[in-house]
Amino acid sequence: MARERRAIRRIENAAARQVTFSKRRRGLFKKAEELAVLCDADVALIVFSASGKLSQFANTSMNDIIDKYSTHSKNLGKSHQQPSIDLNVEQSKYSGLNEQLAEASRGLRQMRGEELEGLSVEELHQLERKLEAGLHRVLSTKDQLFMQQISELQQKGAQLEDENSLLKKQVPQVITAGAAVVAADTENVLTEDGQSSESVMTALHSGSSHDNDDGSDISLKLSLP
Amino acid sequence: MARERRAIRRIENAAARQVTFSKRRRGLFKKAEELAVLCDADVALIVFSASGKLSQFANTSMNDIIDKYSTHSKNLGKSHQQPSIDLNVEQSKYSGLNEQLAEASRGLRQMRGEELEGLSVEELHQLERKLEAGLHRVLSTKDQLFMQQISELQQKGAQLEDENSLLKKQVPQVITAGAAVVAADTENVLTEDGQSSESVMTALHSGSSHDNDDGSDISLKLSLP
DNA sequence: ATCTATTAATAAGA
DNA sequence: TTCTTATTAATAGAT
Repeated sequence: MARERRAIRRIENAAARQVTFSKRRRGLFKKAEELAVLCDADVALIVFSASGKLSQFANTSMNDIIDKYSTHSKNLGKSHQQPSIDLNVEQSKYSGLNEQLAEASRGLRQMRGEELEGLSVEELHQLERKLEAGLHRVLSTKDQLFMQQISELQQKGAQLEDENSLLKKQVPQVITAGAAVVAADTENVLTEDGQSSESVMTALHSGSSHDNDDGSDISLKLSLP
Repeated sequence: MARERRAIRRIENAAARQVTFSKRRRGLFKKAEELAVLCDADVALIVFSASGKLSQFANTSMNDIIDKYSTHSKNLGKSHQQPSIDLNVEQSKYSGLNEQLAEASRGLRQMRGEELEGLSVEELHQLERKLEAGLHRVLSTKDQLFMQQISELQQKGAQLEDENSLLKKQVPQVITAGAAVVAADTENVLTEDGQSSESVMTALHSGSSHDNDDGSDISLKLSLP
């Protein structure tokens, strides 16, 4: 949009990059606000410059929007199920993602196979960028799922620990209060580091080996509008 | 920017608003990505349509950027507490990996930026393959760490549950055995399934996972791997 | 969804 | 940084 067209790739010259950053950032924020106003949308925009400076825009409250975002697709009822069951559910999500990944990378390899023949360089670059965008989406979705699951497990663990420590307080109390009979049993129960649930481990591990495929590329694809 | 200038105020006609939303949202996301790529910035964009549909863009990870934002803007932020010490440890592993990832992908992008000038096509392809292999290793490692951590948490959780249920058995047993004194306390402690430790729950909740939804037609793009 | 007349954004240069 | 201006990009309204 100017004297010359500028290819969309990192601007190497630091000064030019800074100038472009200022100009485009202003434009982006303006557009963000316009979208919010015109279409009655909630918009949150966070930008960190290469040098770490923060700019932000939110038509309402940044925190509100972020909260809404975090909650938006969060799992609703995860009150108390067995870990193994939880994981099975999650794992099916992963396998879906992994299929997308595999498919995408297949597409990419094919594309590259024809790189020298068919389309123009610019067209190919564009395509590649799209593929990369898709890959990123898949990877980040996967990460988010992982993190979400970990977080849930941690919640559950903390809760259990809490309950547990309360129980532990109770038991000795009771014992002191008079029932020496159960003392021995109690000690057994309180083993600290368990080897329990070996089977769960194994079950989990098997499903975990996805990868982004043959590794041959970085650019994968998904459907994009 | 069109047949007529449009005043920047809420579009009352719902259909027109929807059309404009789609068009401008696409434009906004495109600009956001361009800024991220051109200027090597971190950009996160969250949009909720009037009807509540979510679109998002983040050139790296939405979680990362939001975290960075919360830390950057307010060290006071109540919103992002650490779920647990465990997670802190693990998270540092991830951030190391994420740095590697970012670096690798930067290298890749730079390499591509010069694709038209410098080296021979064959040399470039070779270099690209190397970088991609490295990237892939990083990604796999990250996955493994995630899975490992999940397994550990599940083990710990299962163990706690075991311990917990045994403790629960113990306590009533003791009570029956004769210590009526503590009966009342005990009941409080033994609330079934998770109503205990409300506070822990709340604290944890915040730090967890933002999700990515994907819920819509959107174009969201990430740049990188 | 596609088309195109127009306006808006912006790359370079000052 | 801000302004100017030639050009490209986005998009409002129509199809």
